[in-house]
Amino acid sequence: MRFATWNVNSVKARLPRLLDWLAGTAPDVLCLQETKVPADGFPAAEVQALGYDVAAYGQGRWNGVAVLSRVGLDDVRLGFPGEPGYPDPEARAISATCAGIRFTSIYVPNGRTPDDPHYTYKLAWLAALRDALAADVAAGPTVAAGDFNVAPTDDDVWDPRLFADSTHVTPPERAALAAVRALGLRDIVGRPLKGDRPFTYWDYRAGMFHQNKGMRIDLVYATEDVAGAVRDAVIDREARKGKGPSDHAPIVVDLDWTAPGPAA
DNA sequence: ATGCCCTTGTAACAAGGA
Repeated sequence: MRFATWNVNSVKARLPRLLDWLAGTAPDVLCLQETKVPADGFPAAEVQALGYDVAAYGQGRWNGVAVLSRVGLDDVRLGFPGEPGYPDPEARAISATCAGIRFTSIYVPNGRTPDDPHYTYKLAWLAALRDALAADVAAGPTVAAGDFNVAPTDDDVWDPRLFADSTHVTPPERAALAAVRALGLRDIVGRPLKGDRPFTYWDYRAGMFHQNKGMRIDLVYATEDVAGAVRDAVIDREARKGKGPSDHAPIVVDLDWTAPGPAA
């Protein structure tokens, strides 16, 4: 089975590229972030025409997450228990069970600057996410995938000196991420198809992509049963090329996985 | 060449992204 995660930076602006990519890559499950549409604005018919069921959670111009699946889409949950708002709830997490794996598509708050209230919100959100994922991890095969807006190490930033005193690299953010992993989740790092660093995001400005000045902030965290079934994981930089791309590339994971059958 | 901000909402910018 093949699953993927992709911050598309507007599913409406990206729709032609998303449909081409779905047809070519054919993931069984896709976690989307930054769809930037309310649920009733999600282009469900176009995606269903390619064989996918859709669960979308959105709120308008910002945020928005979704899970697409062609191997079942059960027990959909919007957000998670104890999720903080800013101050109101935001569409940053959606969960569904597909082929016996509990997937959560995640869009962590940006944080803006370390002295901004949004940064405090980011840390609280990550702490609450950890608590919510603990139940999933205890229950069975789990994947938490998406845009975590944290670079786990200095090697995950093209020039860590330029990020001193910025969000995405601060020790509290990295500690919050480590606490999520400490639930028993493994970091499934995609292979870079060019260069030696597994970046998943490149700023639109100043030719950052063609200079490979990027960051690894999109992550796939998986329980041991799933991680042990990984045959390959790739960062699809082809999707970052050309006209009208997202500023993030998808991570595509191939598993040797047989979904549990119906109960006898 | 992969090629030098983008998206949405609302009215020429404002806000957010990372």
